[in-house]
Amino acid sequence: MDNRELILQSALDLFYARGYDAVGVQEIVDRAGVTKPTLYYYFGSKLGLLQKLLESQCQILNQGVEEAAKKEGNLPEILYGVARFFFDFAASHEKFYLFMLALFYSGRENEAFQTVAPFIESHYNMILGIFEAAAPQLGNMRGRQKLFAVGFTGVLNHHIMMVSYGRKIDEKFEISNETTYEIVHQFLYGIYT
Amino acid sequence: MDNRELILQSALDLFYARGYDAVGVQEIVDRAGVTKPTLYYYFGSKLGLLQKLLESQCQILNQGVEEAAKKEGNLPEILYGVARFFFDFAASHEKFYLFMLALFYSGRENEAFQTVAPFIESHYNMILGIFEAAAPQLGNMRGRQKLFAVGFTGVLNHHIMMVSYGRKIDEKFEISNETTYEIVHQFLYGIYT
DNA sequence: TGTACATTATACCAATCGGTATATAAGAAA
DNA sequence: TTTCTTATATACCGATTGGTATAATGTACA
Repeated sequence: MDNRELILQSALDLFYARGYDAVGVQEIVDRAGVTKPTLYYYFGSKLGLLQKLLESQCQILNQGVEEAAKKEGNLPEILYGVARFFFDFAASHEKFYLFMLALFYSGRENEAFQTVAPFIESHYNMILGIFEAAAPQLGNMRGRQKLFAVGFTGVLNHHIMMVSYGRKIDEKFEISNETTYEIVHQFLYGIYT
Repeated sequence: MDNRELILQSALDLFYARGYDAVGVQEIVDRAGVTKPTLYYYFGSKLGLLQKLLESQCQILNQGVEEAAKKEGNLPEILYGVARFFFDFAASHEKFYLFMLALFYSGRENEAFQTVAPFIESHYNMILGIFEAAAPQLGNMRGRQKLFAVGFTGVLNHHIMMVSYGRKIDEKFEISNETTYEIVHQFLYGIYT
């Protein structure tokens, strides 16, 4: 790993653990084994570092969601594929995904939120697109697409977060393939089955 | 409002807008029209201020959820009541609820997260209790109580957050009584109805 | 009146914040 | 060899961080 990547990695580690605002640049460069001018050479500012961090990872995420959303199949199949990809991505990029979630929920006037907002928006639009494309299968949606999109991402994100939270409080919240199936099934058909 | 309350209010305003770590005590006391020793007289530290803020509001929240959860009725009725209370509380205490959500999603090693964690935990246990109490109505739960509790709170929280987010991007995400009904209905019976 | 307590301000602390001016080292191109 | 570019470190900047020592209020009670 070159210094640029070392900085990105140590920034992610620290941002994930304590959040963007609670971590200083000095700590980031110390952990990466470099000095501040190196960080400012590559990223220009602390916010620039965050931007590059988001760009590199979000590209993978959004591309994967788009692929899963464009697959052939009916709504249940697509939602299952999207959920599966989500949980896989969250597992293999756990620090990044949870950090991004934290940013999404952070104060609207926070600089870091404003940096992540465009990525989240395109993300949300892709999920919304799934339900709009499925309108023929769902009958009269009466504008419930948004409700579904919000509900679906809300369930997925909360489950992802609870996996990490569960480890902390020593409860088990693993998301196996069967669990993924149950989550999507519950979303589609409710809890009475 | 006395100085103590002025400090709590301006702290909430600022924490909500930019997050706990991004806001300094100087800014809080400036906004409240007092000076730092006054803040330290009442709260001892910045973290102590956060603690008092959480205590005062969480008590109202958790008490309301408990009442809604203990009401007579079948599961759908109880869940609707809980959701209704949640959305009402989030509307009337919007800044606080969204700030608490932000804390919940923030880094696990962040001091502020550790302060909010116990409140969230008792909160989660109350929701979990609803599903465990409803086990007779739901047949064999096969340990899905946790899944339901996480899913239900995930949906509610994400909707609450999207109301505020929607205002920002100029989309409408209002949660009327009918919307609340639809959200709970979708949770119970899925999207095909 | 005197005294004790609760409350608040002035003025300060060391440490850290994000960021940079300057110098230097290494490698490629001339 | 000289020069240019890339990449890095030393040492610093003013501003802000959370927090406090000290003193001055106001008020209540003796």
